[in-house]
Amino acid sequence: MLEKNFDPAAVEPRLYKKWEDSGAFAPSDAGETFSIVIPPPNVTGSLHIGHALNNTLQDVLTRFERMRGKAALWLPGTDHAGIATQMVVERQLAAAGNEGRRELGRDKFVAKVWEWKKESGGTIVQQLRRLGASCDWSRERFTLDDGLSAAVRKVFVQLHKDGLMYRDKRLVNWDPQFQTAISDLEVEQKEVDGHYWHFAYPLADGVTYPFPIKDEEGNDTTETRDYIVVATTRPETMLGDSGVAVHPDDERYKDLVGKFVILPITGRRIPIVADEYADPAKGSGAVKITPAHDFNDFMVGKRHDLEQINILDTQANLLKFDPIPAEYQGMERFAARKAIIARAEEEGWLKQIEKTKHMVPHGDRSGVVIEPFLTDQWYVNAGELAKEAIAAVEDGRTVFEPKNWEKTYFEWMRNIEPWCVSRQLWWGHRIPAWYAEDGYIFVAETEADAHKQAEAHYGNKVALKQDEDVLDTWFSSALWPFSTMGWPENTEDLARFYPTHTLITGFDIIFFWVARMMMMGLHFTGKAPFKRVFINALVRDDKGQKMSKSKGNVMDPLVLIDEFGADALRFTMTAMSGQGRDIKLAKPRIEGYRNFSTKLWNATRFTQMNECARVDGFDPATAKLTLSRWIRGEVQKTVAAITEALEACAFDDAANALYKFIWNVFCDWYLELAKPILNGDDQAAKAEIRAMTAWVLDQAMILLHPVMPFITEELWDKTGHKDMLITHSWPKSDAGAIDAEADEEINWLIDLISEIRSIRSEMNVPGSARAPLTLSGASDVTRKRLDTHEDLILFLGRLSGVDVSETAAAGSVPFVAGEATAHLAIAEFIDIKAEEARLTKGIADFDKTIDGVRRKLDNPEFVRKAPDEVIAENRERLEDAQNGKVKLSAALERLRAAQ
RNA sequence: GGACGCGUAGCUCAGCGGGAGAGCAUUCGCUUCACACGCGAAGGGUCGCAGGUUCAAUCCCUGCCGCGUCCA
Repeated sequence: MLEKNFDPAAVEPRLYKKWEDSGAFAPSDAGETFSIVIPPPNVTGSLHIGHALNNTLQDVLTRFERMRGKAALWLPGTDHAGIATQMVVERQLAAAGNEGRRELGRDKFVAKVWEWKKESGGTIVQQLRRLGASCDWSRERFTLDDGLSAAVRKVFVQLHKDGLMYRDKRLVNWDPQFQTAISDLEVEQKEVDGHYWHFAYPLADGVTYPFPIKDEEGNDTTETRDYIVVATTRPETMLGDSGVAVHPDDERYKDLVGKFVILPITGRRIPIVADEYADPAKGSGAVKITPAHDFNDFMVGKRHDLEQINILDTQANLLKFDPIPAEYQGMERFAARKAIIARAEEEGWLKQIEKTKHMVPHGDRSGVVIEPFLTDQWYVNAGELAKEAIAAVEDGRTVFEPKNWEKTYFEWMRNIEPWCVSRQLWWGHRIPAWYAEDGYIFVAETEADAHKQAEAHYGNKVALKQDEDVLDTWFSSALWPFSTMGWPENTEDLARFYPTHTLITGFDIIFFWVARMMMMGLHFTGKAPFKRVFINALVRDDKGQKMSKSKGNVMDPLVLIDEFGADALRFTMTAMSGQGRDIKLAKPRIEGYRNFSTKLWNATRFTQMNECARVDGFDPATAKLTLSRWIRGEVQKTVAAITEALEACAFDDAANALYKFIWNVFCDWYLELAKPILNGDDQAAKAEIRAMTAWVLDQAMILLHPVMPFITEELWDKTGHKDMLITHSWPKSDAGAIDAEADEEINWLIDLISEIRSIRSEMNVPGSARAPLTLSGASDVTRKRLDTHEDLILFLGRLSGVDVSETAAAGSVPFVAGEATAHLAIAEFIDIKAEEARLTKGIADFDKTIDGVRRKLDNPEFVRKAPDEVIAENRERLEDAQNGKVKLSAALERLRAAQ
């Protein structure tokens, strides 16, 4: 006998170990394959609620396909997370009072990071086990593994050969804290309070011009100016200005184009140019141009051949040499801003200070203000690689689910910029490029090969120095679907499991990761890395706020698992994972699904108490009882619904179908209807129901297993199965199992019992009171049904008897039961007023239906144009309502006559 | 400014051309021999607003209002 409740904390680790030890997580050797690669979490990470959702869905699919007999592989692993990991270890060193990264030196520092990785890097991988993730751990990968690193070098070299990897001097997003370039995807635009400082730059060569102003009375007039006003939010950059731009159509400045200004402080002479970038409506309409420190200015500078003057060092301090005037050299950027403003005020060229809110780029990891910075970096020609990646989605080689996300993907892919892949970090794949003294670059997979190339190039041995930088972590992640399977080696895994079937991930990394995997996968394997990309929702708190540590609204999945069990959390994630909508997660919901699992547990307990043992070789198709035939059909409907839903990634539909079947169909009705039989004397019927019940319960456990693996596996074991549910086969769909006649009969029974219960409740009939039920106007079919199910009706309706008669007992309460009228003899509980109200309301309801339907049927257009079945359906509804009304009206008359 | 999405019962959401649904919450009644993490019953909605298409619109189209996210 089962305990009264399931104890997840005691059972989950045991079952997980059993699965893992059994080898069930590894794909079978033969058969159709189904593969998923995990979106590799950061090695620094720990499981958050988004991971819980994402990995639950992956596991649901993997388990489903495994049970369907496919060779299912879910390949796990982590990425090395360049900046994040380096940051963690640097912080640790600092906290322990050790020497910093630079004092330590590259080799020693990297060794420290590996040490950290060995100790703390496996956290999230352990946590995935708590969730029940059925990953094949024997294939676990890390982006810095030897094989994956070899793949990275190979890809780099090949791209270089293909002319798709090159070195270039461009503006990058520079993080002055980490002193590295970062991707624009790692830049967070934050709105901050700032100022526009309006500076007057004096015109060179004594030039003056009339500038339109308002006089004291507000009339238009002009004043003669020998300066031009520019506005800036970043005054310190003026040291690097190399031009002033005005709009070509701006009448005010028309004559100044081609003239020069003398830049204050430095005294440099810089040109005024006409460029559409200048917005006449904004500020003074003239903008200062600093090509080396602003992305827009960079473009303007290119168009007008303006000088690119860098003024900052890698820590965003002013340079310690020319062109920075001595007094500002080495100054921190924000201190420099203050100093420049003070100088402008003092010298009288600060014309105005305007408050403004504007967007300022911040590093998403460091949190500091990002500087556009002119550097030499390695770039991938993403525009070229994007072509095939776009085509693969256009022609359906890869489909997005939900489909809308294709738009996001296309939008980004079609406007893609060269991908800067070098990072000034130490933790990562070091760039396989070697420099000779003269700056000549040799790109090679190995140092030896680089030397060989150099020797061929120079005709003799020369000293080479490897590039100091490492590659962007996303560069190696982009290879994940095939590098994890052994590429570039021609492995069996690669042949069997690549391309993968489904990728499940969040929309926030479509750009970061999905797009790049598509590009690399197609370029290097010729195949799109996945057939389908399912974009899962974003988990928010119960108020719709994004969860974040700073808001303090995070829900820790591990705490939730401790409280409710992994199954409850998984079911919640699955049920709420509707397409195209964020998930607002609230605890009561998880609690509700925990209750659901308890319900199944207790239903199993009930079947055990009633000796519903599985019968070997039992074929449900041979069952004769209406109840058996009905539930077999219900099982079939559920099998079809869940299979279809999971095939389509409609996870919420699958969860809801499971919930409804197990609770509302199996527990609420089937088991209740089975009770009288199980307690009755008909041994044949009892035997059939016992075997049937055991079979239905098995089906329920099988169907629920992908979503709630722990409790179902435990029950599977407790109900005497010898095999493990995780590898048990999925039921085949069989439309022939639906028995329309049985459906109709059981639905009639359910309606009848529901009506009886409803009336008892409304009339406040105590639960212990038994009353007789009489049916009048019953057809032969109804009489037969009544006869067949008498025990059930008596038991569930708490009746003392049931008979068919055209004369009902005085003071009985009537209700409509199909073609018949039922009378519940509960005279002593009747409140005449209440009963009159009940009947009146019932008649009014029928009238409403009659009116509505009649209006349709009386409309010739409707009869002419609506489909036949809709017309027939409405005729039937009308007839039912009219019949019902007649019955209740008669009852009402009798009630009134009796008074 | 552009793109996408969302406004349906108190809350969270499903439905998406022909009878308004679920879970939670609420109310009432239940120690009914699996389950109080339960059982039975009930109340509660001009389906954001305004037009249009249609025999028929919560559902399709247009506009507006409100909210959210991403990208400039």
